[in-house]
Amino acid sequence: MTEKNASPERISDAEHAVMEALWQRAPLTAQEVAEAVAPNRDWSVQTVKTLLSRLLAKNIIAHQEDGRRYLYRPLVAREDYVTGESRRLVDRLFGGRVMPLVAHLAESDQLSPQDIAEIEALLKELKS
Amino acid sequence: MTEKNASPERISDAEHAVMEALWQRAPLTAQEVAEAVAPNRDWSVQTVKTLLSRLLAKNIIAHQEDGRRYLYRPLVAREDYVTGESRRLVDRLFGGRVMPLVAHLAESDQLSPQDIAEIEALLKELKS
DNA sequence: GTGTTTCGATTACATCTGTAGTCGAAGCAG
DNA sequence: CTGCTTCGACTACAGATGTAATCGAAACAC
Repeated sequence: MTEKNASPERISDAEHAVMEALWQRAPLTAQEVAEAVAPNRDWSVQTVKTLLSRLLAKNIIAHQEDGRRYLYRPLVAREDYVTGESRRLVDRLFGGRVMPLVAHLAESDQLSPQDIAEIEALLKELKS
Repeated sequence: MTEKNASPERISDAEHAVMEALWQRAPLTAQEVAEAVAPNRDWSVQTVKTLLSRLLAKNIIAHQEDGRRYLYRPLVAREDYVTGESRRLVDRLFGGRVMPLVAHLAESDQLSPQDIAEIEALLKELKS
């Protein structure tokens, strides 16, 4: 039974920043990841390497040798991560129902008229 | 300048369970909170007390004496907490735009036809 | 070929989090 | 009064997280 790998391991906030870099473009060396996240987080290369190690240990990324260094790439699709996190939020705060989330966004003034128009268009399309 | 208190302190997962109890009904004693969360979390009363202390320290709840014990109550409205968490998610995963969130929910099959109908109705109302 | 740079691996260390246990004071049972 | 219970305060302790520093091996500079 080949490694059950649902990888339910959580991705921490710092690790997430690294993942975004890899989702954007992969494979990357540690150095390249560091450069990619630099605009957002002021991390030393060491820090980025630590985060990469932890992601490796959690089986969320993989690496392959490239001469003396490694090239890292995601094992988890951003899509799946986003779905999981969204569901977590909806479950924790809205009893698992999406409707209250949207209602909340609307009421808390986080929906511009443009958002509203776009969402309506989207929903219309979904029904077809 | 009286205590700037935006309380940007994060609420951890375990602490959140306690908050839900207090948002549901307050003020409560530690004992009562423990009973309220019991169905969801199998915690000793001590654990609940620790969480209450931490929330107090973070200025997220307050307590008032009631004889020999304390009565605890939220200082942060659930509404505000929910808004903050929602915004965090939208910022982290959808570039701050709500539209992609909704699109994602739709595509990842988390929207039932009923949800869609309800959301449309809601949006319609928002425009009026 | 020797010093310097660079890599990954290992170690470090403070804080936060989850989950209690212990302790001294106060109150209750009798 | 005297022991049992209950409270809040303080302490504990392992694992996760943020943020690196150090170390030995390999590669590069000359």
